[in-house]
Amino acid sequence: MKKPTDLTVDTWISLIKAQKIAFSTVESSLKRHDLPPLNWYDILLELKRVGADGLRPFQLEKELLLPQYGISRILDRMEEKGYLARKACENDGRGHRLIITDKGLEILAKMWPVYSDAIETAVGSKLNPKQAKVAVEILSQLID
Amino acid sequence: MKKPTDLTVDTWISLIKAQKIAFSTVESSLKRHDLPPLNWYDILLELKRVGADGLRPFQLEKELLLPQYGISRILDRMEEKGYLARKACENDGRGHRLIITDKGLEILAKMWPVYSDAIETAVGSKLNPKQAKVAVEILSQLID
DNA sequence: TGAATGTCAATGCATATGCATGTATATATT
DNA sequence: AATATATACATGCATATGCATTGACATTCA
Repeated sequence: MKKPTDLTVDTWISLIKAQKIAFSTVESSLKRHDLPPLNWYDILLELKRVGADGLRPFQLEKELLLPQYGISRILDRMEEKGYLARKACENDGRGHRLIITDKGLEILAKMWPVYSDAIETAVGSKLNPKQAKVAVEILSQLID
Repeated sequence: MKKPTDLTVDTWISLIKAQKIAFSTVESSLKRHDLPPLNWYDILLELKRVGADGLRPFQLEKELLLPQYGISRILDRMEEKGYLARKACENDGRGHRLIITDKGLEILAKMWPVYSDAIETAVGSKLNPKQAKVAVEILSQLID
């Protein structure tokens, strides 16, 4: 197998490090404000987007790149907090539809200002628009 | 506080996603080969670099961006596996020096081929050198 | 010197995660 | 239809992590 160049290794290292720093900036800001973690935000946002129809857990799994059992347990906690409801699925007895509640919409709205400030701090303030554009292009290439 | 632009948010999202995918590619490859996780590699590599003098846990903490208690417990496991030794520190009774063992050097050597292949798969094969260079530049800016 | 404060590292307890498996339902095969 | 296989989701158990605190030593400063 082809060995990575030093440049490739440097890219890998800076990717990991940059993400770690940015992520912990954002996550810890949420925590400081007594708000739920990022995953919860992502889930709630997806659920808000699709509205009353809701989504099935396995759809979230694909969207959010989380393991099945991870989703299952996050949903437990979110349901317990009243941020979403699991309703039986009519056409598939195995599944549920996940519906965001009013309380879920509320917390989503509360999270965004904190979340967005942190994104600006961790990313926006450190790159000019041209760099950001290039970053999106390059990082997207790592995604597919 | 300044709100992030859509471009900034896109950058944030692709950063998180790209890292998640690359990281899990690498980490799961190590796991498949019954090798220790990435953190262990980083620690062992640092220890190898400094040689017989060893390093103190708090130095690793800064280097690797891990919490103090995280380090402490990783070191427990690594010591248990015989990959490193904690020796009392002569000039500071609170601390230890961490010394890599032969077994540690061995596992490090075993890990690299798997690790490097995975880096090549996750990063090297997806970017041309010019892009990699730009990526390092931009990501580095997120680090300081 | 010795009392107060700071630093290094470990740990008890609560919570989260990974892995393997279980339960229920759906789909495919004969 | 009966059986085998696949999919959706949950969960028991072991392990890992986060947080707060402790214990041991170092440093500062009155």
